[in-house]
Amino acid sequence: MANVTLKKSAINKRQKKEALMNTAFELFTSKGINKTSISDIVEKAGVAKGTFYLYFKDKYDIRNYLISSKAEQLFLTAHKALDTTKIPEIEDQIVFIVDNCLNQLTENPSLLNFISKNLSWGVFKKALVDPESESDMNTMDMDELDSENFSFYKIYQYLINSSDRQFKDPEIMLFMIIELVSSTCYSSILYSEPCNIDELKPHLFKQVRHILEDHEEV
Amino acid sequence: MANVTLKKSAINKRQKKEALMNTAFELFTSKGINKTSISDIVEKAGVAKGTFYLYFKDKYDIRNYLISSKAEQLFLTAHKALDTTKIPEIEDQIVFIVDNCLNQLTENPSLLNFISKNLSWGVFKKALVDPESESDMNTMDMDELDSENFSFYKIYQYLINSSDRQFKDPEIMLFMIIELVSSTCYSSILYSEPCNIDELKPHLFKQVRHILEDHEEV
Amino acid sequence: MANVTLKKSAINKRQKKEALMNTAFELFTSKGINKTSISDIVEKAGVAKGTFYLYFKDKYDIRNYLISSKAEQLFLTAHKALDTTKIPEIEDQIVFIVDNCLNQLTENPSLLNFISKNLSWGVFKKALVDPESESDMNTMDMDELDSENFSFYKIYQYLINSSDRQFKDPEIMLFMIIELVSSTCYSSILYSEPCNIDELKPHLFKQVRHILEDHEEV
Amino acid sequence: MANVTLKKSAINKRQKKEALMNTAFELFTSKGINKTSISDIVEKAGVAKGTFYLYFKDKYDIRNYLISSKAEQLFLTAHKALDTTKIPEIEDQIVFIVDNCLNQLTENPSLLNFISKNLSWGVFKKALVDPESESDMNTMDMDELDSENFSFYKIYQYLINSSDRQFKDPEIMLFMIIELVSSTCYSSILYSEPCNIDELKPHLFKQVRHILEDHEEV
DNA sequence: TATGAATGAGGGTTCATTCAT
DNA sequence: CATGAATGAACCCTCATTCAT
Repeated sequence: MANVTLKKSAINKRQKKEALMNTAFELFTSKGINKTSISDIVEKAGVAKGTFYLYFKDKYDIRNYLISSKAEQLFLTAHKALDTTKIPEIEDQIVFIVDNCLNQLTENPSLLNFISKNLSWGVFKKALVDPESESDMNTMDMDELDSENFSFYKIYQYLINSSDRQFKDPEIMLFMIIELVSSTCYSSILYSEPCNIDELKPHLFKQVRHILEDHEEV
Repeated sequence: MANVTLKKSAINKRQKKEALMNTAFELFTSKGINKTSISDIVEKAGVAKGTFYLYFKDKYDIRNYLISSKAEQLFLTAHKALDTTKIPEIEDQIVFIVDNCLNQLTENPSLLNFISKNLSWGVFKKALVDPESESDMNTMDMDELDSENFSFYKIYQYLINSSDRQFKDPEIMLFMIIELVSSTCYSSILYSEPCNIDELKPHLFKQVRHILEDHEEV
Repeated sequence: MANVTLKKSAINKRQKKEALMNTAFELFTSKGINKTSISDIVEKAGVAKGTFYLYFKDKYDIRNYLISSKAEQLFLTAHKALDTTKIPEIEDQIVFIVDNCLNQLTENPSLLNFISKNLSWGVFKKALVDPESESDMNTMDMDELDSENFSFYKIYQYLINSSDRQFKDPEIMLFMIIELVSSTCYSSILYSEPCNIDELKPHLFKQVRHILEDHEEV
Repeated sequence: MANVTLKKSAINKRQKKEALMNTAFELFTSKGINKTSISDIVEKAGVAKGTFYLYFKDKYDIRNYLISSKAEQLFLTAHKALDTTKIPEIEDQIVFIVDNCLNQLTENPSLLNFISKNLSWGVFKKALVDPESESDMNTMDMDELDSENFSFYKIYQYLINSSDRQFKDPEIMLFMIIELVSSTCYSSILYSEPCNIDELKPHLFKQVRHILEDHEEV
């Protein structure tokens, strides 16, 4: 009894929030968001039901925190890997990042499944123009996401600027790359349809290079 | 006489089913699937609750019927329009179809919103390999869809074969086109992000041609 | 089509009623009465829903027909077997009938399961005093049953009268035998609890003889 | 302090659960289990529907709790009454308990009606071998019942062991007594069929003594 | 007689949210 | 901050029964 009390009080605020997010991620990826209830989350996380509402507005609120944080992590990991290389050309850098992200997602299909329908232009755009806004996300169809510190677009801008080449409509360029890659990798990685990811990669990389090429200012 | 009676009740049944589908489509596009209950559908359609279950297994069953039928309609309309032209080259034919579909979706954003997250490779593949299978769709995360008579893939094959040119991996080729177009058009048409659809089209068409080009057997 | 019509019209009234009863028995014994719906019965019997109501008032009506008919059959079979023997003494006759019934039920556990909770004094009494009455049976707790031609009590009376011995309170005597045997055989035959039926029989037969003994007028 | 709070809410919980059980018992005995809905129970008990599910899995769960608790109470009352007497012989003790139970049931016909079809060997056996097991009772045909603290079998063993006489197969012996008494008393007490309980008792007691006699090891 | 599409009341169950402790 | 018992609206789905054909 005293033991339980001690244990609980030892878990501080931050820890509780993280416990909830970790548990929610586990459940969202294993059962799907729709079939995961707040009761499921709090029970598995070992906190009381009321506690959930101290940190999150509802189920979609916690989902948004998760997507931002997972997507950010994905890109930052890829960018860190890029930093350890000395790849000079922008095309090769982008392809490297794409490849790295695909590898991460191949290793972690539940993450892919989770972010696949959300990691789209909405994420980037939102992070770019309005990183602090809060919206009512109480639906499944929303694709606008909060992202506390999402900084990938800055990384992208930095890459473009660091290059000694010029691109027009860099935003559209990024948009097309993101959409092409994220939508094709889903069925390829998860279901090997219409082919597995290793077969798909050459096609994908070729198209990525085409996109860059078509946007280059000569 | 008996024949007439049979016909009459069969027509009635068809009408009920269509009334339900029309109502469901309206509600799905206006409120979203998750926020639409079966009660909502039957109430608006003016039939009893039990009647719904005479025609559909559940909410996701009616959704699947809708997606199949709407997507089929979309492509058939585009193909019919193509037939009225005399476009000889396969690249131009494909671009024409893409353009026509984009125009239809621009005219009908609620349709776009409805099928955008479902009109993906799952639809085609399903129709292609297993048009009769029945799957348990009782979740939101499913992306495999029944499609009774879905025949777009056949049209596509016909176009490829009619051409005097050779393409390798035509399935992957189609896959990339479909995914690129469908994922980019969503935010472009609905939110003009990162640019409106008219701005996007040149980029899109150029990429579509690149994809064909890269698959051509010379 | 004409074929179907022919087939259906060829099944006459009696046949439909029997098809319904046979199907209902199958379903009642396999799924239980509560979990069997009228839809289940008519579907499996191959008749239309409305047809059910031409022959039976509701689910409990058909159940009662079944119990009467099955129980009657059980006892008549036992009595027929007795007739082929030349057992002279009433105790041995009764024990023979009990044994024969137990054997039938052991061979046919689903029948046992079906009648076990209904084959009690209610059945006999009802048949004895009021074989034609019709009661609202729309509950599970009812144990009063219609029995069109149920004649076991007459057989019993005949056996008692044919004997050259005298018994007082023959009705109570029969009552105790029936209740003892039917209630013990249920768990013994179906679950071998607290022992299997072969182990139980000696105990049972001894008690049956005791009951007769205690009622004999000396 | 915390202790007091805990106790208070625990008491509250116990009260809610008991309110539900009392209400359910009233409704089960007056309308029958099949015709009693959970809505009926919660409405009459004055709690919200969801509250029911905090304490019970479904209707059959609460039924099982009730049968266990009512049957336990019945036997414990009978045994307590026995303790106040100085009856030395085991036959007389058993007959006393049977008589006492019959008297309680005569006083309380709704209790009889409720437990009559369930107070069978299943109850005792279950309590005997596996008092903690949990089974899916979601059917009407179940006759295996949970019984948290059901201790009658222990009382019975104690009585047998305290006696200076020896009995073989005591389990079968008890089984036959229980089944004979419980199945006959139902129609006798509730419907005076084929005779009232006072007329039946001498017959019953005589048979009970016969059963003991036949199992005695001399 | 026989049909079977249509009904709609009513059942069981879930679960986000609140609030007294 | 944290709890978790209680809520009750809202959901899905079943199914006995009817009735126009």
